[in-house]
Amino acid sequence: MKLTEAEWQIMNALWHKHPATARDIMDRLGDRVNWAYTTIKTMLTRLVEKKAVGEVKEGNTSVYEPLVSQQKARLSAFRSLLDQAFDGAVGPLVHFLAEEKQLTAREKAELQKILEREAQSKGE
Amino acid sequence: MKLTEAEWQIMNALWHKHPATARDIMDRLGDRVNWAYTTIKTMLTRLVEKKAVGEVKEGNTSVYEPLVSQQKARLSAFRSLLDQAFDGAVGPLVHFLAEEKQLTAREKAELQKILEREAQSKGE
DNA sequence: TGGCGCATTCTACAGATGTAGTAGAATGGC
DNA sequence: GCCATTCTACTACATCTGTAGAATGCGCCA
Repeated sequence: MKLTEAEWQIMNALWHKHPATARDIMDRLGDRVNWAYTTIKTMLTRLVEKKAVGEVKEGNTSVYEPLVSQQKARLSAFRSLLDQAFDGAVGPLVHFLAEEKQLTAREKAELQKILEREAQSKGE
Repeated sequence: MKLTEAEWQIMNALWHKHPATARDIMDRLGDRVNWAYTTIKTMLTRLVEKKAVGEVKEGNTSVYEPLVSQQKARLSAFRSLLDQAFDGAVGPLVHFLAEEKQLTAREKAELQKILEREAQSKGE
């Protein structure tokens, strides 16, 4: 499930609160972007075609609902980045993060702790 | 410096070894993609326009060289991903990584190892 | 010196993406 | 019942991307 930039905006709004109407989304995105109402509708239509979003009519108004989870979309985006820019491996990414100082010591510790817990509970 | 998918392919090849001719790149990418020579040339031309790549003629053949570092391109891609899919913060990404069951045990182990090494060598 | 082979530049073109206008249908207030 | 508002469906269109063919140029060998 590959999303475009604009589609991410819509999906983020939808994940944040749903179901939602086009108008809801427009309000939610108000500070971020300044799209015409019809632009948002177009995006939603495309997302429905892609089966990323479900649409149900209530009266004459459509109500939308995400069909793909944020987790799933994130995974897909993450994998793409990895494949494209980091030789498809986590290693180079982590190295990069370390060098870029994007991770604070605290974040590193946190990640480590969670990974340990994971490894233990799964015994892998 | 935003690169498209195809452009990443070219850039990866260029970073791997440079300077390089279009033919070199084509050979290097041979197993990955199956582009016509002119496709690669088109990509290179666009990258030169974008100032991501430098071009120097040797005889009647162009030799190319990256003008943006891999590190820089990676940073830009990483930031885009973060902004787009992870609320612009490292925190959610870290959580995602930790929770994501799709990461192989191997990737997790690798991640952990690197973090440990990092933590040690930096003493933070 | 006429090709052969490889390089270059130009042009093309379909599909994806961002962005939105327009027209017609439905709804709510008076 | 009629008008203003608001929604939907359809259409438009410039740009960007992926992909490549055609035409043309140049060096080298027989």
